[in-house]
Amino acid sequence: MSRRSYHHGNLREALIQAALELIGEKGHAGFTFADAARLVGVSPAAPYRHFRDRDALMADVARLGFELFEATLARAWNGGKPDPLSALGRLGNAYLHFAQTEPAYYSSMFEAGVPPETDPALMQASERAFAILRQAADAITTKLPEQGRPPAMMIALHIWSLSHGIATLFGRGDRARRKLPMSAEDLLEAGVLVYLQGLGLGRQPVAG
Amino acid sequence: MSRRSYHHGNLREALIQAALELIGEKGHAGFTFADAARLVGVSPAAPYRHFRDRDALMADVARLGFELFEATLARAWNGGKPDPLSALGRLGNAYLHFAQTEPAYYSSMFEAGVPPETDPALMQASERAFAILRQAADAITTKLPEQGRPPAMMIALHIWSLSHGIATLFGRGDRARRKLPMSAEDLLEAGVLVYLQGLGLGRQPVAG
DNA sequence: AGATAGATGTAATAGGTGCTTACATGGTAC
DNA sequence: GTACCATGTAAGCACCTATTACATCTATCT
Repeated sequence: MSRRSYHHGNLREALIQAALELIGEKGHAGFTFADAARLVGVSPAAPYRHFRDRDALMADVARLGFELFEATLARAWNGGKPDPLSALGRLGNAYLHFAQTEPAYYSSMFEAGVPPETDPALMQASERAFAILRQAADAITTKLPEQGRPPAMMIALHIWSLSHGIATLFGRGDRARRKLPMSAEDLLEAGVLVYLQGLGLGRQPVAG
Repeated sequence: MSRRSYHHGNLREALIQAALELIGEKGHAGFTFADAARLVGVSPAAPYRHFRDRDALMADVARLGFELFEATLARAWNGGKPDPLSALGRLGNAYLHFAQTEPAYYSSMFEAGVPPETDPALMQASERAFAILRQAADAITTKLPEQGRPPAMMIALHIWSLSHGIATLFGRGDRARRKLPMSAEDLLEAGVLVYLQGLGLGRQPVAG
């Protein structure tokens, strides 16, 4: 059905794909509504049948990004098997790998300035992705000595922040801010290991 | 001399200030060259006498941001006095405080997609700001048990990444992605403390 | 099968923006 | 005092956003 007929057939999806291509090439700022329309081969007004405006398209791209992100992280975590520590390592790698291989998604999710609270579906997708991290933090928590054990939420926030910081600062190839003496993955893994060490992981619980 | 004469007198500075105002209001994407000119009260073409294009203005804003950032961080660190740990606490607070009180600068520095390598002055300013963090990591390193002590550069990268992650995800008032159960400052301080604990800070060096 | 309503795409258009070129103005160095 | 050069303006082109009126297709109902 590909553009032989008057109607495109699947313009909405095609526009999202075009947006991803363009964002990937020129960044979220360089992408324009008209460009996407041209790439797909429709008139500049056609996209407005499917998206209220450019921001609405961006929000949808971000929502899809979070959904893909959640699926990716969930697969990496895999229920924390065989053990939370190695699963957490996979999770970190998956986080950075996503940022690296899907820069268009990642950028639309975290850098394009899409306000999450305006779109409930977007908000929900974002929550679901974070829930994976939260879940991992829960599993890690049970391995910690009870004394002075911090809330799992805080652990999740720390790991998320460190991952996001590394991803945005160093994790995206040529767009990275600085050359690293190591890979972003190794940097994250080392950081998380030190952090878990600080939480007492592996240490024997001290008898009160 | 404020716009009584044909020549503005200080258009370059005025445009930068206008850019900061506009970025602060509408984000780095919503700021336009013409808007800045209008705000200052000159014709839309006037800015081109002082900046090659819109990106050049953004790059200059980012450069100034890094210079202010460096000065702020250096003042907070204050040579690591009275002791590296408390100085590091001040440094973290200063980092987040900067992101919060100067969102326009922070956004132009880290989120506007200004390529640092194209402008040597920008690159240098960015390096100088990071050097403060690196310096702090050096001071912390000397307090660590020698065994298994990681390179100071890595410590600096971890702390930077965590700070940046927290700042971008949670550290900017209404533009934050999520409500926190604590302040961003507390979150960062707790994270750094756990991390330093993991590095063995405060623990006695174990005899081989 | 044929009519028709709704969905989807186009054409035309208005207003804003980025940037360039030719021109106007005025501060300053000689 | 004048000539030069930095600085600002006017005008214009190309592009983008968004709207409105119109064209075309598709699905549904009888």
